[in-house]
Amino acid sequence: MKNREVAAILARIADMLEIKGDNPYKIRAYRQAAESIYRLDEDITTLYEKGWLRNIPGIGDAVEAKIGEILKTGSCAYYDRLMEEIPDGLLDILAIPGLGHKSVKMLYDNLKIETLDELEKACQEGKVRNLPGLGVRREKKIIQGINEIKQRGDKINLGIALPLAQELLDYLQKSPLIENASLTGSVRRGKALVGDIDLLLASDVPQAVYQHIKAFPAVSQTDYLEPDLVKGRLGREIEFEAIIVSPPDFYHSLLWTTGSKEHRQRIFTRFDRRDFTGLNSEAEIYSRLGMDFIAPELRENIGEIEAAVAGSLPQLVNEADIKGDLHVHSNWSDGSERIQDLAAAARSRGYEYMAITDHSRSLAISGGLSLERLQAQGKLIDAINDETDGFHIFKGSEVDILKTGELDFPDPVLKDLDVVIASVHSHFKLEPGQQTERIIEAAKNEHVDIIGHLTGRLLSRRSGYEIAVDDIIEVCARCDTALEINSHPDRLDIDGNIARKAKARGVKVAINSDAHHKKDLDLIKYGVITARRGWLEAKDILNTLSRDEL
DNA sequence: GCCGTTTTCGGCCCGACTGTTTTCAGTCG
Repeated sequence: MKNREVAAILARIADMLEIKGDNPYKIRAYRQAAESIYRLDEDITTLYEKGWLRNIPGIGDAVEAKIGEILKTGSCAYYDRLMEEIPDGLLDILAIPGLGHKSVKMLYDNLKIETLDELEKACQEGKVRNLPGLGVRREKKIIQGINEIKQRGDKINLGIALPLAQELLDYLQKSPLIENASLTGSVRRGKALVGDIDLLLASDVPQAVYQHIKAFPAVSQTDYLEPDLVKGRLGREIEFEAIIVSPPDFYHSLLWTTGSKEHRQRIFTRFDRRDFTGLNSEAEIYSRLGMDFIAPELRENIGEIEAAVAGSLPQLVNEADIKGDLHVHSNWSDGSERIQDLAAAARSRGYEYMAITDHSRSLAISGGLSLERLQAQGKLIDAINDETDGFHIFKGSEVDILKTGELDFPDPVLKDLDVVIASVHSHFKLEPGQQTERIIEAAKNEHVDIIGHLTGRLLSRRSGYEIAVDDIIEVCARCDTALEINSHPDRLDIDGNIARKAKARGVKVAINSDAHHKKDLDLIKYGVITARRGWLEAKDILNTLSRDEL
């Protein structure tokens, strides 16, 4: 928890410096420090006390001192001073697509705009269009951006919510006051975006449980609302609800609170949930209802109840089924670690293989590989493989799909690679037909194995590009091209719905971490959750195959 | 603000698109 808080403060410092127009390299230094700390495996307090922070790349004298201050006081003077200088709301405005720090500052300087609402009003009144460099079209785009932000509401990424929820759950499970505890609600169902964190606790002493929840360090605020409900906040902005029930009511309450609402309504039509008091698992309840146990990820009333009655539910894929990672970036492009170190980390996860798939030459900002460097990387991988038993590194590329649908490397080069992922990283706003055709062209290439992050969505930030998904799936089915579930919690792309369509057409799915750091290999769990939400089984997944089969 | 098998000062991933311009600044990936 501390690590995330420190990283968040440093990242906000970077944002505020950016609005101030400070030295861009200094800003980047803060961003990098924040990033390093966010990814840290070890507890930052311990590292600080041992004086080891300086060994972390991107942390020098200044940041180390500020971290010390944050750890002792919860904040630091530099940050507080910036907070006084820069209104909070400007950071929200910075989130509008197409508005960068320069525009945010100009709006603030000229029109005193400090919040999204003020900006919306100014746009509607036509005040923004007259500022230098802005115009009617950008004014429209800003309104559109604000609408999108408002529509999304305050949903949180599963990648943020789940670790926080798990920390609180682990803490509560250790308490003798609590007989049973589980995550519940949309976090338990594995939705990519969730409104809040829900926990279900079984206890006969709810008052004492309330006090115990309050004592958890990351809990910032709590209300004891009803005899069985505690509401509060984790960290600065994430709300949670803890529902406390008596132990015999635990499992029917778990089924009830897990939802979804539509699933629950159908399950309990002919029964009262109290009819199931005293049962010892959800499986027993489902069994009494005459159906198989339904995994939480499937509980969306999209056919799972019928399948459970018929005994035809899928045997959902598990993280343990994954035998390797097919999308990993090294420090040859925009990853931060050596191939050897990534391989060691993958191996220690129990994988049999991984593919190094650095960016191709067009993606200059991400250090895309030239043909020469790709060859050199191949030689290095051969050398590492020669020295290694029981683990294999595949040579690969995440090759850019260019505007025309052509690929960024010529066929003879792709032919020599083991794993080719083709992805879109540019021209997001093409007309739908052209965008679809572009991806279809790539999927048809005989050397392309996988289409990466198909829709290009960035959760809470950017909608996917407009494409005819069904048409692309058809081509993938015909050309034996797989689709990726990109496990990064910001992407989870393709989602469960598309994954299910892919499965129906016999298109294989690769669950990839898209790791840029060895710790990112752990993100695969979000991809597995997404695959489960798409009803996928181990046999539907490319990287559940052994190295030889693959 | 960080970093150093060219370095303790002077560098620090680049290129394209957009909307505004009439030659470019800002933004993005």
